Amino acid sequence: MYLTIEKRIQHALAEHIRRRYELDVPVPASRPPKIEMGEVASPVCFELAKRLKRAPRQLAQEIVAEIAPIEGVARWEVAGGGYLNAFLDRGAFFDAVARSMFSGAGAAQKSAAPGAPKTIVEHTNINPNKAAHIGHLRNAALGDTFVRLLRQAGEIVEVQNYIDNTGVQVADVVIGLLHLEKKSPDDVRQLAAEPRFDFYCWDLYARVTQFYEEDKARESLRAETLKAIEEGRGAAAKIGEIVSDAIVRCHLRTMERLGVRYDVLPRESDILHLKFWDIAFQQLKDRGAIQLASAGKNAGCWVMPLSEDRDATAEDDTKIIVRSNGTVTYVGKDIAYQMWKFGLLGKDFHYRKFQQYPDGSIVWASCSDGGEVGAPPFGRAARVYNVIDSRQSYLQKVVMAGLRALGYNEQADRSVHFSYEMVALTPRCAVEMGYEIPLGDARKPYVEVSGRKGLGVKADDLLDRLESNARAEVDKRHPDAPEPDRAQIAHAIAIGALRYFLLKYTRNTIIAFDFKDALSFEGETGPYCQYAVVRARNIFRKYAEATREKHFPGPPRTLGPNDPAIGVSSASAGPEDMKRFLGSPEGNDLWELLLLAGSLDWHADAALNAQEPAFVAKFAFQLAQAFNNFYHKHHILSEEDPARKTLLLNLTTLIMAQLVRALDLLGIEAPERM
RNA sequence: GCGCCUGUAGCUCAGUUGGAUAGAGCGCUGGUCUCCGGAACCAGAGGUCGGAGGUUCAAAUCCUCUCAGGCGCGCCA
Repeated sequence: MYLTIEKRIQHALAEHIRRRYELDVPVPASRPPKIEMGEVASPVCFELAKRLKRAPRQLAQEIVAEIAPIEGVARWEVAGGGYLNAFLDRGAFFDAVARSMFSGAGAAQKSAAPGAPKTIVEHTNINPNKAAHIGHLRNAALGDTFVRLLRQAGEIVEVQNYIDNTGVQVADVVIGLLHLEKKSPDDVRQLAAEPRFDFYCWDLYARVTQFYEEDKARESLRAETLKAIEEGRGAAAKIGEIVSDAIVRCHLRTMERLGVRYDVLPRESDILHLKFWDIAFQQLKDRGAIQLASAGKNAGCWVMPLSEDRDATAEDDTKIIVRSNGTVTYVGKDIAYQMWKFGLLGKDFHYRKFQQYPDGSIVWASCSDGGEVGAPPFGRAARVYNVIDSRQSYLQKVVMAGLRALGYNEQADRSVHFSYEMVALTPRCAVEMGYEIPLGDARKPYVEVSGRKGLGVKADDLLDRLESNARAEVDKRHPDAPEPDRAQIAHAIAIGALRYFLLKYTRNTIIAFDFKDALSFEGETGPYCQYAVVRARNIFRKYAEATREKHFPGPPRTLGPNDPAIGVSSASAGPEDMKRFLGSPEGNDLWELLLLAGSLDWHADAALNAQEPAFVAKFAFQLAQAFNNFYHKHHILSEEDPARKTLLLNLTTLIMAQLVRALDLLGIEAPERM
């Protein structure tokens, strides 16, 4: 709601200035430092003063005197050297927020018109050769939250999880199974059916790394195996398929634990078999985007020049796309994949149902032939976000440069590398995990996770620990609650703690992981935010018990007869009461709380623009904190003045609803009790 | 060597397009509770925003230089 009003004010000011002074200036808006100074401010007069060569304060006074009334704005003030400060109509704001609660949550308004532009978000992308670790969790949490933000804003979103099932990482585990464990494809099939097959592979993968280190000659095995897998030949290919398929199912299960889902799993093997690359290669050659290097160190390779000036045949500024032995590099495949996402390949995968979620929705996987009917039209996006850690920004740049070289500038402009920093371990945590830290690294602030070495905190292990810790607390507080309820609550708390922890840092902050912080349920954490909601619910539960009414009474007068009576009522808090309780200065505290609750749209918008889910996390915490303070200061149920009591209850309802909505954007559920 | 990122309180981090007195959590010290459940609330101490110049009415934010740390730069992915 705050966003709506802020925009309205900016628009009105811009309009007024254009008409009155015949000037087109951008109108910035901000929050005054104190609530006594109003709710929306604009320093526009400073800019105006420069252009008109007049005193800013004088201009501000002139504007305040002349501007037409704006809906929702009660009055103006001039402050400081020439700030325009708007004071909102507090009662009207309350009603507006309340009304927005019932208007379909402001979501999915843009109906899925045929041909409406679609946004693809690609995230998770874990190599299917081992268990997921905390770094992967950050990727998924960021991607999933961003998807929620987009959908809330009415975008049509397709979630892709790319499966690199023919890469070296899978090959390594295949080598482990074949040469270290001496397993046949049938043995592997049995193994893969075990519940924690991904954990088994985690250890095996680390052993294979050692296996190479003991004798470098063994690395030739890797090249052979990789080739066999790519071409789909022999036991290696068979095992590779069993492994990657089983591990992907493990990953989906892990991600489902934290509420992360996908629409489609494009698999690298299908990109190869369907010869996506051939088409991309042809286009790249036709348009001169890549050249065959005839001499120099890259002789025999197809390379893409990256510098602007073409004459610079500087080898340093080119990227090899096709090796001299004719095989495609990773970037090459990625260009083809990115082209497919935009529907630029003129070719599509076949699709089969890979798995069904409990609610009936389906994850599809690509396949090379046949396929099943009923698959939605995947790909052909208008905009693409790739959630990939920042270490790969160079490669992402190459992919975008590839699109441009092909003449797809528009698509390149609409390709976003949604980058984020890695999750590392604090040295203490690494030691705790049983790893020896090289002397030189002891004083470093963090130690990088390495799947290759088996160094990392596995996602399911962390989730298990979170759940058992939460469970212990729940058992303490609700010894009499039925077992399934307690399990459900503990799960919600665990996920709340984990997702909040992963989302509260901005994207380019390296998270130095430590169990102490990640397992905390106090302070700036998910459970703190959830607890605020539970407190609000308790008030209504108690209230219902006392009044023996199921809900807080009555549909509110201002909301129309059809609104669900979940709480808001202005039945006994009319405009005069609003003024009395929310008015300045006595009502400033309550008003500030209401204002904050009504600012979710503003923060969600900022989060979307900056592609920064952390903004929503910060907002949720702020609101929870403000509510806890309010809860402590006002004892609602024992309030004597019935009108005031109604207002406090209404306020509580609004805050609760907004907080639940904010948490939902973060993928965090607010339990009934905890 | 080149490119990108980071440097804000003891620690971990916020600070959207430059805006009014730089914030939070943790930790520390001291308080609050005959309760709508302490996963809580309040108060206090604690900051030359790495450093130096510059642009501007206005700089933690923009520019230049500089110091420190990280990441990337492969016929790996």
